[in-house]
Amino acid sequence: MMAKDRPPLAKSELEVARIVWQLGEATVRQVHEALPDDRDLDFWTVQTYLRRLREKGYLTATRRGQGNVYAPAVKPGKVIGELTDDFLDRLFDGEALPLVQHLIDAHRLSADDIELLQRRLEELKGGEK
Amino acid sequence: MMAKDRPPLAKSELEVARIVWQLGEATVRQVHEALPDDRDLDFWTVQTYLRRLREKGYLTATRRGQGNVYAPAVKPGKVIGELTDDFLDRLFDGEALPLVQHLIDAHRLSADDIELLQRRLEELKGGEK
DNA sequence: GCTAGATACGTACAATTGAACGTTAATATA
DNA sequence: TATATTAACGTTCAATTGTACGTATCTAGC
Repeated sequence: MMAKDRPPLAKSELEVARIVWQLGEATVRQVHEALPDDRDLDFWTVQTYLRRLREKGYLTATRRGQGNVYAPAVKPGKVIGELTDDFLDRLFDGEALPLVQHLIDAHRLSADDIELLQRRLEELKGGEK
Repeated sequence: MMAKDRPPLAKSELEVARIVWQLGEATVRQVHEALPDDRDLDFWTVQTYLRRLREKGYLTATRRGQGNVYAPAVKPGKVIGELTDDFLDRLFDGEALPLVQHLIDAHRLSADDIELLQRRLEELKGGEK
């Protein structure tokens, strides 16, 4: 089920796409307003990114009222998975373990995270569906 | 100890940098020869990337014999850490757990990996230095 | 139905990146 | 020591990205 893959997602495009993902669907204005305070993008710039995202096949645009409503054309999880795979390939030869290792060594996991992970791993060993 | 950070590492540059990291130090020729078979970069292109990497502060170049020997100017682990942080920020709001979660869900961890991880996590809970 | 206001879309432009070459300078060997 | 070889460095050039605007178009209220 190798899906036709889209042109790469640029950094700024991802930033904007994630907002749409979080909102489920959104207008240009909503995305613009949802930008973090320290991120000062022009309204028109946001519009450009949304258009590019649509052109690249990441978002759909549907006319509603005065403007478009943008929504995911591909499941966010899928895109995140692809980006993660790409990152893994480029930096860790596709191996997840060294990355996790790295996260542990760099203390990126809290005590709670570790608790939770242990439980996850445990049930993974048991009930591999 | 916030180090002065270098200009961003482009994709192709990372590719080349990783080879130097793996070899410890290397000449243009060595890097060129160490490229994966399916990656056909011109010798001169490799040279360009190595020069850019030096200019950006990722590698050092030392004259030896007929040409330069390139070596890490910054510890690879540090660069990998920065890239990982950046990736985490951009895609997971800086949270490592959702990423690991994702790796688990996407079956990127083998049974052996899980075994190993469990041991790592166990000893982390015990002997947190 | 007409007009004002808001939006889409194409367009623009500088900076960065991917890729490669030409000229100059240094090395090694005859 | 002269010459052939090899690599450094600057330079080039197209594609992509980050950012923004102008004009055509659509919607909504009058």
